[in-house]
Amino acid sequence: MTRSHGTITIKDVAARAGVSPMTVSRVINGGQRVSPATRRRVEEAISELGYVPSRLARGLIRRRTGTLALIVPDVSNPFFTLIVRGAEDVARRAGYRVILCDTRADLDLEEEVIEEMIAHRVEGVAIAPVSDRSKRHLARLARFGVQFVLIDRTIAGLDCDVVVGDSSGGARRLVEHLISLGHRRIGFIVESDEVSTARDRQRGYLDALEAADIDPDPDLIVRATVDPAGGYVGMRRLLDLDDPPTAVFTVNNLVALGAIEAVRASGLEVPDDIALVCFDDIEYASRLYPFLTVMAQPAETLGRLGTQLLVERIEGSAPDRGRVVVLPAEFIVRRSCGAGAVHA
Amino acid sequence: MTRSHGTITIKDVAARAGVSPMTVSRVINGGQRVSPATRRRVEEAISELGYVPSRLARGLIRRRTGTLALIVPDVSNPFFTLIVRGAEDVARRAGYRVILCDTRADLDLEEEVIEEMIAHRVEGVAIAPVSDRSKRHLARLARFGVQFVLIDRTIAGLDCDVVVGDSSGGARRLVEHLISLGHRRIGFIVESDEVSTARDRQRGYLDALEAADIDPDPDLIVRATVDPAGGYVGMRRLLDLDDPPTAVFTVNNLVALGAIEAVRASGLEVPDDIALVCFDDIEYASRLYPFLTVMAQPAETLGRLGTQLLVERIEGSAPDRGRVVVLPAEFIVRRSCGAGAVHA
DNA sequence: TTGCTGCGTGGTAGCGATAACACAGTTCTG
DNA sequence: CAGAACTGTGTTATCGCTACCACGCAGCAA
Repeated sequence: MTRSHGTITIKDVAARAGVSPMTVSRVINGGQRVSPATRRRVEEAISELGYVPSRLARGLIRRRTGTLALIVPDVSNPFFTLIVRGAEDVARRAGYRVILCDTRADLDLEEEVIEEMIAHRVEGVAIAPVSDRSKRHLARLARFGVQFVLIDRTIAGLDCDVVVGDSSGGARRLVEHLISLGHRRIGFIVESDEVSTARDRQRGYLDALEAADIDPDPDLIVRATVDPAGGYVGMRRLLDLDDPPTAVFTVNNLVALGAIEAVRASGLEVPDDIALVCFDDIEYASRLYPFLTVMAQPAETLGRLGTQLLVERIEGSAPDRGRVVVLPAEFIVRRSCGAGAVHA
Repeated sequence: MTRSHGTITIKDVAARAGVSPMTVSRVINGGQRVSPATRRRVEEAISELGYVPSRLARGLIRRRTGTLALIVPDVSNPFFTLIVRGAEDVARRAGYRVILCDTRADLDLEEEVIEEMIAHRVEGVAIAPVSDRSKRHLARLARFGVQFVLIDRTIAGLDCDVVVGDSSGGARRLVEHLISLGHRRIGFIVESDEVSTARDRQRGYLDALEAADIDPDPDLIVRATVDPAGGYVGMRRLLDLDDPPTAVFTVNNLVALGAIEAVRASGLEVPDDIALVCFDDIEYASRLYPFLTVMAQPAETLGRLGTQLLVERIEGSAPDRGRVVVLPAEFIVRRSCGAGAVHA
């Protein structure tokens, strides 16, 4: 009697159990006030027919989809992968499903994705925005009454929850460490300053130099794309300077990878010929090459906490004003900076 | 006049443009038969109100959501990350959105996720199943008339499209290579044989041994979880044998990472003391440690092709019987096997 | 003029679920 | 033992959108 192809609906179940759709609905929803006998009959009908309630219909009438969006610029970056982990777990426990979106650090794609999520009527969005210019997209969310939380990157002038790592403090410590090892010419490979983390890390870099009475040299600050290719090009540029740096700080892990390749391609080695430190650890790479000195951010915690705040906001248990959480990073000294840490 | 909080609906737009909702609908859907003047008025109303049509309502009436699910056992594994890349891109171009799900190689979670996707009324599912036991979940999909395609791992007895790498052939070549370098005691760290890739790679391993007249030694085949921890334990076990192997083949990249760590922890080194080869490259790690000899699968192509087949099936342009595509892997000889390849 | 075709538009119904209320029967209260 | 309170169930009306059909009016053939 199963209908050959069309989806099985609540009516089919109701007919089979000899009750009204309403009663089936009550059973599905952990119902109140359904007699045990009826309930059993309905449950049997459900399992016999293999009925699965439509989230579309449910979402439409309830005006709640129970879905969150998690939007990151690069799912293949181990840093964001960890954020995804944390966010999904918290969301699941809180009874929400997560739609994961990768913007590939492309502002247009990000806009498109956000429109999609509005169309999907997600209840909240946790996002690591592409850059400050994402502000416009986020305003769309606000206009639609969709709650959102910024993760990893903040944007000025938005009153919302924010969970980020301590970029300026972390950067400062990394650079101070290099200075303490005797370096005075320290390069910095960084991305567009339209990204808060890049700005903050640059500030940390400059602060450290200033504190050590080192005049910053504009030539030592190189802008590049935040991927290995960018790191390669950036390091290449630094190495080609008349007076190249003896140490380099890269804005993140992927950039560091490319930078190391560039060093090797020049017949040099890290840290013998040039010291290197960066933000963010690389889960898998650091196992094979446990030498990179990094400022490891608690990525999974960023994801967990961000989602937590988002859920609270959706459920109305958050204060009006946005909360800003800054998590400290963990300084992991390994060999790449020239400080001889024993490995393994 | 915008309603203060409630979502803006097609009616609001209609009222503002002075037309019926039906006409607005026609405009949204690249409408046929709408006068240019009316169309412009409607489009203005839409942009003034910032209207975004609800996918819920649309999906409900059209019985088509334009959404696919991509289900993988581990988004943080670079191999699957590449599959995701390829799949998303193809889906987007074909006009579908993708919901990405991570099952963490957990059969129960996979079941849950599949139920979710049925509830979401996705039109198709591309899945790298946890194991042969995923068959039951996939039967649910079939029953609900949801098309699906298997990626990376096949399951016997399912008539559906399948896109996989050449696991047995690839494994055989890797092991033959080790043999050609003089190794006769070759270990194999592998996962449960309920996963097709594990079975196929084991077959390739055994085939290569047999072809070289080497008696397989059961002690040299170790079962472990497919992550670095498993690789560590597995390698440990092999090293502790009375007659340990001189070379080891691991079922995938993450296992290799742990295996290398175990070797180092024993005060040995790859490849000087033990040769190592594995399936799948590691995008980022191989940049820092470009020494691992691997059988690299065309992961992104797996994702692309799988999604392509899925879309064809959804749109009815596929043959009745499932198609099976086996893509060759690329043998990348680097130093970890002891064959001295020049790097970079 | 009479029809016929086609265009632009609106009306009505219904996708699959639930909110809100209604209602008969039962149990409790005093 | 009447009326209140509760229990289990059904009815109706949407949620936001689109299929489907109807309708008025223009243009055109006969």
